[in-house]
Order: sequence, then C-alpha cells, then structure tokens
Amino acid sequence: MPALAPRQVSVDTRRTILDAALELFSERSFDGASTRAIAELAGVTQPLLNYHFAGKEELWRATVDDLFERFRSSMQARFSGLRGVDDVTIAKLMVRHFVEFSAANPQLHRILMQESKRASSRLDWLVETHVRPLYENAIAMFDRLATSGDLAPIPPAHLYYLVTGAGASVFVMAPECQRLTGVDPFAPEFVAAHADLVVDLLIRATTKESP
Amino acid sequence: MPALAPRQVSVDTRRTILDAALELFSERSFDGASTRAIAELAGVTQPLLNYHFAGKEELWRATVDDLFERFRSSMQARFSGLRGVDDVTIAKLMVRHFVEFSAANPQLHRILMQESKRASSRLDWLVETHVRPLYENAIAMFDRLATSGDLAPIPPAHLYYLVTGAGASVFVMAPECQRLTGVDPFAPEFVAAHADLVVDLLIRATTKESP
DNA sequence: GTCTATAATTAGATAGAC
DNA sequence: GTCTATCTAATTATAGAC
Repeated sequence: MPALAPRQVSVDTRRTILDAALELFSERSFDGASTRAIAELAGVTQPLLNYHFAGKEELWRATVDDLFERFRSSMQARFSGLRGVDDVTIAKLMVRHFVEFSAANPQLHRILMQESKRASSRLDWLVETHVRPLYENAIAMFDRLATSGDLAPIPPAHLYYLVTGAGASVFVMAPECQRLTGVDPFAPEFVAAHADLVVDLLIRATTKESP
Repeated sequence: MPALAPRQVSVDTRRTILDAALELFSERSFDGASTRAIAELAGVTQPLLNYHFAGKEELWRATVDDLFERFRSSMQARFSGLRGVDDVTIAKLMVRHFVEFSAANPQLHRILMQESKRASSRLDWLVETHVRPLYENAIAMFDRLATSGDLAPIPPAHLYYLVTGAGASVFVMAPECQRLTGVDPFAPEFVAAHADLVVDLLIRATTKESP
C-alpha cells in the first residue's frame, strides 16, 4: 500500500484558494481583492498563491472558469430532464432555474457586472470564453418561442438583458436590498416569488397581445 | 472694476476633478480608481485632489452627491410636468424617464451595483443618504397603482429590483452588450425600445389578470 | 507543497516652494 | 490654487529554506 502521504495543511489547497478568491473577487472586484486577503481567507500565506497559479490574473481566470463550469453544468442538468416537454414550459423552467442559480451563486453576476462596465482584455476573454455560449443558448430559446408565436419578435439583446437584469440584480445587490427594504432576498420564499415574476416578465409582458 | 484674476489652469478645477472621478470610480470601482489616474484624467497633479477634497473617500462622496443630485433633479423636473395626469400614465412616463436617465448616465447604477455587493460604511451612507428617498418615492408610486387596481399587490422589494435591474443593467454592462451582441445600447432607438419593454414589464406583467 | 524574507512597484497623503 | 518632491504603507511577485 503506497499510502497517501499526509499533507502539511489541506487535502486540496487549490480548491480552498479558488473558493476564497471567488468570494473576494466577486465582492470587492479584481482590484479590490488583494492576494493577501485571498490567502488569509484561504488560511495560507500569500506567496503560496503564486505556486498554484501563475499570477493574480490567472487566479482570477481559474476562479471564473470554475464558477462558469458549475453554472453550465447546473443549467445543462436541468435541461436534460426536460426532453419532450413543450418549448414554453421549458423556457419557464429554465428561466426559473436561472433565477434560482443566481440566488444561490450571486458571485457569477457580481463578477459579470463588474467586468462588463469597461472594455478590457479580461472582458474580451470573459465574453468569448463563457458568455457567448450562454447567449447563443438564450437566443435559440427566444427563437423557438418566437417561431411558435409565444413571444413577440423582440431583438435578443433586449430580452437577454431584461431577463438577466431583472432576475439577478436583486441578488447581486443583496446587501443593499437587506438594508434598504429589510427583506432578505436569499430567503427561499423570496427567491421563488422573484423567479415567478421574471418568468411572467418574459412570457407575459413580451407576448404578443391576444384577445 | 476689480477684474477676474486669471487662474493658473482651469476656471473650475473642482468640477473637472469631479467629472474625472465619476468616470473612473464608476468604471473601475472605488479601489480600482487610483487618485493618480483621476488626477491625470482631470489634467492636474495628484496632490491637488487633497487640496480640494479631504481624501479619496471624501472625493468619492462628493462625486456621488453630485451624481444623485443630477438624478433627483432630472426625475423631479419630469414629474413636475405631469400635474393632473392619471397615475398609470405618470408611472409609465416616470419609468421611461428613469430608463432614459440610466442610459444617459450609466455611472449611477455602475456605482450602485459596485457598492451594493458588500456591506460597508460606504454602502450605509449611500443607502441612507441617497437610495432610501428614491425607494420611498417608488413605493408610493407602486402603492397608488395597487390602490387603483392597476398593479397586483406585489411586495415593493420585488418590483423595485425588477424594474431597476431590467431597466439599467444593459447600460451598466454596455461594453459587454456591444461586444456580445454587436448592438450599441446607447443608440436612441435601442434606449426607446428598451424603455417601452420595461414599462410593459411593470404595467402588464405584474397587472392582475383581467378577462 | 508551504513557509519566511524581501524585492520592486504603486498606493494615498503630506511638506513646502511658487 | 497648483506644483515638485517625498513619506509611509500596501501591493504583487520572487528567492530560497525546509
């Protein structure tokens, strides 16, 4: 038995660092999250980050890769369970799942909103690597709904930012919401009610008028 | 004639600094905007900021004060022209005006989204000084619509973040939208169409079902 | 694989000349 | 009111011991 040699500290330091980096990058933005603070939160020393990652920028990319991989697989898993279901129901359930994921993982849209404010190499990479595939999926969904007459032919750029903005911003801004309204947006009842409203927004507000 | 003595550089350096600070604070966040970069954009030297403002934090507050003052006065001016108009029309026009302001001044929601991600003294100040009065106005508008039966009795926290998220996020994320979709969200036709959709979202999607 | 020590750079703020 | 020069602290990254 070759035996698993006991490590000095953690079984998976890389994992721990990625979790800490996600927390701080998403809350404080790239510049605001110092590698020292990330290391401290991960319970390691700062130079260790440079052993596991080539630099701050690569740590950021690894963090984002990891986050989007979880998002993609979560959406994919939900979609897989809907073979044979009609397009309108699929759209409703996928939008609902998107809102629920955004509530459970506000870091995703915190990072997206942060990086999307300004043209940069990080934004270029983010869009081409992770955002565009998701956007293409959304477009395909809008197209199916429009073809079947369940959605007015509204340009996808409007729909995409309407739905993502309406669905995610309350979770992105949860600390403000809590202080401003006294409501905890992460409470399950709030998440469910919010998801219903976003689904209605897509399916009812943009549906062609019908008598 | 006492004569206006010629200044060394600008007629209103404070104004120039505030404009530069707004640009950089909103795009790069508080930490990402260095006082050196702000000074350079304003065409002055970095130590001059400390002559006009007590420190970086106070420069930030002065910048935000200035921005919200413009927002408040813009909304107030629009509202003043609507005496005697019915509540539903007022709501539609005010939401439309909000979307147009968000397009013309994406810095407001860029700063709001940035600071709202994390509890902090800056967020506390922002909420109590500037956001709460606006939220109270929004609540009052929702209440009038609900009383007259034009809006379902949905908790205001949902409505507020639905409308602001749907209406502002595409402008906050304009560089991403441009790269992702090829569409310039600041184009007047896009702004107008987006405003229409957000108005529909509030008035139609959340309206009580009626036969 | 993780640490201590430290280099090189950049940050915000101050002193003092003009 | 604005500048140059500079202080102190914090930043990312590297060197090298264990």
